[in-house]
Amino acid sequence: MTNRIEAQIRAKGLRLTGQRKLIAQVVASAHDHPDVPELHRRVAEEDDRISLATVYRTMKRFEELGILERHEFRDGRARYEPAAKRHHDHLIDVDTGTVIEFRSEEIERLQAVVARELGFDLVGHRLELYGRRRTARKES
Amino acid sequence: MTNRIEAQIRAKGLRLTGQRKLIAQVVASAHDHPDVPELHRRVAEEDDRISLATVYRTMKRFEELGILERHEFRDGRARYEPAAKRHHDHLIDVDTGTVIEFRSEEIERLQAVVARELGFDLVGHRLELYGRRRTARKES
DNA sequence: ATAACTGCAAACTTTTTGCTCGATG
DNA sequence: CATCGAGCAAAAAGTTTGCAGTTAT
Repeated sequence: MTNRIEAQIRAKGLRLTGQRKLIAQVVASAHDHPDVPELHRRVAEEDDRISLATVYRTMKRFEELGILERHEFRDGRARYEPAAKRHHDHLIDVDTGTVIEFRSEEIERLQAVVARELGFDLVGHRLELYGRRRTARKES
Repeated sequence: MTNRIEAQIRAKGLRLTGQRKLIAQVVASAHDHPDVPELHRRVAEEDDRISLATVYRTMKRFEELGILERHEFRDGRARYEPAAKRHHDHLIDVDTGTVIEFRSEEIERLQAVVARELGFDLVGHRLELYGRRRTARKES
């Protein structure tokens, strides 16, 4: 079953190797935001001859070609997600590390305004919210 | 001459060593946002017996006690600035690396709203804008 | 066939840490 | 003088790279 990433690999003129197919599958089906060593673990479950270096090289290559987007939250590790969906930012649950995607047109717009006021054209941004799940009652 | 950071070192019950005095001075007078190896270089100009490990340990200690704030832009290195001033975010000039501080009440407010809508209490955030200086005419 | 790709191990960068000695309060 | 801090070198953790062999096109 050829997923969207495989199609893009071909389209960008990359060779569709077994490793890349497998890595693409793992990335496409990852609904959390795993770092590279974790992706390697998942890939290795299927084929343990795939090296960590290959996963790193593949992620970098995929990002260069716009197939994946790279993020780096507070822990400093690189995380990737398919670039297909539309732009969004992230809210990280500080207790669990769970990453929630969100989108705020209002904030997007204001960012451009702020940049412009400072004499810049906005070419990118990084917005991460860190939050704690709201519960009815207070606990420890 | 005792700067604000030295006062805080005492106030927090840390020992005011020669190394810390010097590091505090360098940090206080740095108006860019240097990373740790760079701070070490500046400190070493004054006293080259101060080790890199000490600068790292001091930065971490200072951050834990709220004397400094740590940032990490796209390059992945830790950067520090005195925590004294009021909260602000950063715009990074992608061509020069220059860091500009700004503040947007509007964005601050919206972040809390977004978090709340997702069922979270906002406990922190990271907002960085990446921009290119606007010039009158277009170049290369 | 040949350029692209992979695996392996070694190298790199930034940051942390164990240990011993020295300095501060 | 008891403890906290500093220096040094080694270790971590994540990531990159040189090289030689393999594979997709």
